[in-house]
Amino acid sequence: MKPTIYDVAREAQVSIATVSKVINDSGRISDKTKQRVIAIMEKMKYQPSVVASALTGKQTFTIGLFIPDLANPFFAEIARYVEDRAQENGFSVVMCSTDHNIEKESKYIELLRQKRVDGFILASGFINDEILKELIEEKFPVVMVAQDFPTRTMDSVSTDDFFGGYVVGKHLLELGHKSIGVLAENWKAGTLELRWSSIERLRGIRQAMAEAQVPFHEEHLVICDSSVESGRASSAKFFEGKSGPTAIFATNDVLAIGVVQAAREHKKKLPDDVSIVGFDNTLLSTIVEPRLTTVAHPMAEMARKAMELLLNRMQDKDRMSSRIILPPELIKRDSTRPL
Amino acid sequence: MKPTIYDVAREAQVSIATVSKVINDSGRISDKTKQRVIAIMEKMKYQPSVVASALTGKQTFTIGLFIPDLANPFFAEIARYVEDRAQENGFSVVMCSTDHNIEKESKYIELLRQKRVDGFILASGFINDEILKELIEEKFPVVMVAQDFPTRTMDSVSTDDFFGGYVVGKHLLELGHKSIGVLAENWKAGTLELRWSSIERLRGIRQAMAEAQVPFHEEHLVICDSSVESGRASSAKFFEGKSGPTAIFATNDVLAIGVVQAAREHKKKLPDDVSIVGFDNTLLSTIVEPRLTTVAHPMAEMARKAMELLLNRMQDKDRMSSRIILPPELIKRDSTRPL
DNA sequence: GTGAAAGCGCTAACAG
DNA sequence: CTGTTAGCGCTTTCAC
Repeated sequence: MKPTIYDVAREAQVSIATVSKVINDSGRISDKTKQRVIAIMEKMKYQPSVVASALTGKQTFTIGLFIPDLANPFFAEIARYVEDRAQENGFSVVMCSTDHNIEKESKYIELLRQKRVDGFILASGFINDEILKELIEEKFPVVMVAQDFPTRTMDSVSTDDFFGGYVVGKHLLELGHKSIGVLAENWKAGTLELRWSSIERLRGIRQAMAEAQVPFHEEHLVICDSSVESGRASSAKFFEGKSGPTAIFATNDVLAIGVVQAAREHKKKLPDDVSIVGFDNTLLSTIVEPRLTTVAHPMAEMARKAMELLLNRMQDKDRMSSRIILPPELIKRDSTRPL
Repeated sequence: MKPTIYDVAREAQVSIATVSKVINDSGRISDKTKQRVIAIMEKMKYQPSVVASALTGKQTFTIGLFIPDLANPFFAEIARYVEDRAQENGFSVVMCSTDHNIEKESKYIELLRQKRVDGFILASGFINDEILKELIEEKFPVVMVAQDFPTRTMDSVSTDDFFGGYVVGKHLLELGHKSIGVLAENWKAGTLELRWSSIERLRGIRQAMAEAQVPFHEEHLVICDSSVESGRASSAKFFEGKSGPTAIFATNDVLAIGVVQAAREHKKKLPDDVSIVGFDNTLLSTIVEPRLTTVAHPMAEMARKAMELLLNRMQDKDRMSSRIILPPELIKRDSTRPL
């Protein structure tokens, strides 16, 4: 059996209180007994039980990370960074893939609360506003990441999507493009309603175009589901007529890859005939041919800030919430070219 | 505050023992009080504390999943499947990215054992044989997945790499290729020592060639690090002379993508001039142009079996260990063509 | 059927 | 400085 605090107390000829004190480096104990106890603990390979200490009101040093799907490289990357930051602070992260499924979300939340995790990081679309509200009202530590959710006041850190779209516009304009198409992602498969990030990205590129006095043609906006296949099918429209756009901004890399495939099917030469830019700077963007010009999220910084916010929130549930918005960066690669 | 077992006991006018019994559906209680207690629990939104019950010797219903890196699509996919199976059985999974780093492994193991997780699933290369040995000796529930480790007897489920390589060979041979190159992955960056899976895959293709009486030229075996870049650089060798192979088997998709890039740099037409096949059937293989012929692991089944083994092991630490080897499947796409 | 009571391993006053 | 003691929320005999 694993040794308990009693075992080391007996070995060290002290009380369990003393041992507890050296474990937590609290209270006052002579350096001598402290050293002795430490030595004994090492000798016995004693590991304090997080379970027991959690029961006495301490933390479990575990957080839940909610994302839609680990198999999506964008979210996997977020998960990776969050895990690193958590680990650094002594926290474990339990993965919760929600598949954008409202019931899975609730179940996970419930389960993890039974396990007394210390907080949640939500990188999922988090559809269940009801539960979110409950969490916030109970002052349960929660931070939203990579997903702005303007309807609730809570801690969050996200990318400046508007600025990202704006920068893409600037880039394309500088390259001389005057006819620009946008392939944007809907909120939910099958609908025509854009998701928040796409709305912002679109607004950004529009702004850039407006500033340059280049008109945006509404028929050059196409909305589709978030998959390569949907992107491919939906963007065919851009290549059919002869008056198609000379540049296309897809609001994420997955869609952009669909555009690349469609362009190729329509015998377009890339990037000569048409420039394409994506968003997210996922692994995929370096794999497609041509390598995608795209917008990179400040992933590392986002994860760091998110963990920071969560830690702060955990120690002071009443602090004011902050909404942090970080600027993304345009990564120029081979899929864009001067007109 | 969250209600405790005392709160519901008081409400229901019974003892906490009784409540405990209805929670665990153990002991004997009249149906009447049982229903009453259940009703009260629901009314109060009572959730038993996993922490407290874990302290009394019950499980924590949490497992640790070790993988080298979540940002690698192959491992992300494994993680996804494992998470699903775990969730199904009421378990949470905490992610442990080890980066093939022996110290990170140890730290995570230690941390999770302090947290009294119920078991580990190891999909990481798991370098630290020392700790592995300790775990096994202590009869701590552990199963290895997607990674055969023939030096220890333990529960494991993996892909039949030999058969995978064999099938690739058959396919290429059927297509008429007689000159086949292999790009294989080393165990650790910079070395020339193959990792176990690559050894097996190589052995498989060799076997197929031997059976067909097609010689394998040793200079057609190239060993490199596991990255697109290394694959690209190392495979240049295949395209330089004029007597290069007409087909190349890369022992994983990442390498295969490197090969595709190198081929393109050398003005080879794909798949006309050279056929390429990968391994793993990651997301990437459908993104490259041409879409990669590759070998798919029975991911879903692997994860299911792994969870099954772990569950079994948890309830009987002394059962005989089983090593399960599942057959992979060749996925024919556009990167291979008859000679 | 039901409940009293003794822990599980640890923390946090509170005495000494 | 160090030890005693009362919990934390739940499980599990063992009486009644």
